[in-house]
Amino acid sequence: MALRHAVLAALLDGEYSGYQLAKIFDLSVSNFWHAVPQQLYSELSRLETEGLIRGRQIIQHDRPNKRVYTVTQAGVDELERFALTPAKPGIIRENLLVMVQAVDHISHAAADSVIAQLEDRAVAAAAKIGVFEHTLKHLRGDLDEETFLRTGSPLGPYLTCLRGRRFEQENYEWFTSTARLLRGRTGTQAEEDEAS
Amino acid sequence: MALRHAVLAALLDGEYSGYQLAKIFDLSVSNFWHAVPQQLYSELSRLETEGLIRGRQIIQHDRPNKRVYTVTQAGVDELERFALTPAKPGIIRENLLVMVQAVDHISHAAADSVIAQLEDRAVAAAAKIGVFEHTLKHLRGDLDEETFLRTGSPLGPYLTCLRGRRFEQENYEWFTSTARLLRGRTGTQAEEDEAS
DNA sequence: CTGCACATGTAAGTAGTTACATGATTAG
DNA sequence: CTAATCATGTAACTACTTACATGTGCAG
Repeated sequence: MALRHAVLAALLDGEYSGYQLAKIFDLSVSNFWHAVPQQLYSELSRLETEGLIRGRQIIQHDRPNKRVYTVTQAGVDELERFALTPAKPGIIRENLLVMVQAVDHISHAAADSVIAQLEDRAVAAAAKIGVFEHTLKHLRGDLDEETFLRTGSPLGPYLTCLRGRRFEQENYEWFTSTARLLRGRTGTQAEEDEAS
Repeated sequence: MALRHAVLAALLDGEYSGYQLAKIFDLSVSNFWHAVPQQLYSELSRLETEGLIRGRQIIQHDRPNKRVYTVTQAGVDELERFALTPAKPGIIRENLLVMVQAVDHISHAAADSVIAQLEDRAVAAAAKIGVFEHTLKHLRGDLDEETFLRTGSPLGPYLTCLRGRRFEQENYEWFTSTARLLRGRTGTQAEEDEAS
């Protein structure tokens, strides 16, 4: 049981439906917690039957109705207990890095595929950096960062967002420089076609 | 089936036993793939019955015997295929970040616990940076980095190690600055004891 | 003679992923 | 009238984690 606390933490700053949470977990929260939509729907049911969150129906006329959730006192207590226990070490699983690890042993064509993926990821990382920049600005309102960090609130989301931005910045740098380097060393198929 | 490729990639640079792999996965490889020892033992069995790796018994007199594995041609082919398919997006799960996300809603005592954990992690990150620095030096031999990246080999492990080091450097910065900031804002129990 | 590092596994339980299914409303 | 976004779920499967079990040889 680990996803539950990520969901509770995400619900602290407002009411969200499963669908909305799914999008949040695909963006900001994904920097420290990964989950697919299905997990969220089933976790929300479980959390509600356990009384850690409470849902209420929102009737919408312009689109399908939805059910939004808020954290109950019992839910806050659960987060409190969670924060008092030692956190398990973080886990990362990144297939693209596995591919780079093996890059000396694969064919030219396979290396090209890895390079192309690195370039795609660099673009995605750049987009995500933009989103984080925007979120940070929104969170701190009209305060400058230094002032916000000293006096603003809520602080938690701002701090995790800072971490997410730096992570994506590092991703961007590494994806870009690694793709360029591998291109230079293995040569691209296009270059070889040109050369012939 | 995802762990298999991480194991194959890790075995590319030499013969290792399950126990040795477990330590590798606890250090360098852990920066892009997480696995506990038990997973490695069972995955190694499966990979061997599928013919992707081959094991051989090493008789040791000073310590218990062990079984070390090498990647077969079929294993390399599998990695080749893997590199040609689109990589699934990377996943991260970091409980400590979940705690920070919730930091505005928890008690003073719980926040103190989170701060202490951040400080512990900063120490661990610093240690890991040292290990990476050492590994990088070892991998490039007597070449300087620029030359190694242009001409050296194996390149894959060096590149992933660079990524690991930067990740830990960012971790260190963030853990340290976040702990300091939260200490400043919530005050420590010790400070309050002093003040009273 | 105790604890630690080495070395490998089985079994049970929990968590996460994938495939499938459904249906409303709006924009083009 | 078709695709996209919104909205939620069930069921089957796969992967991962945790607890337990066992044994060697060395160092203090």
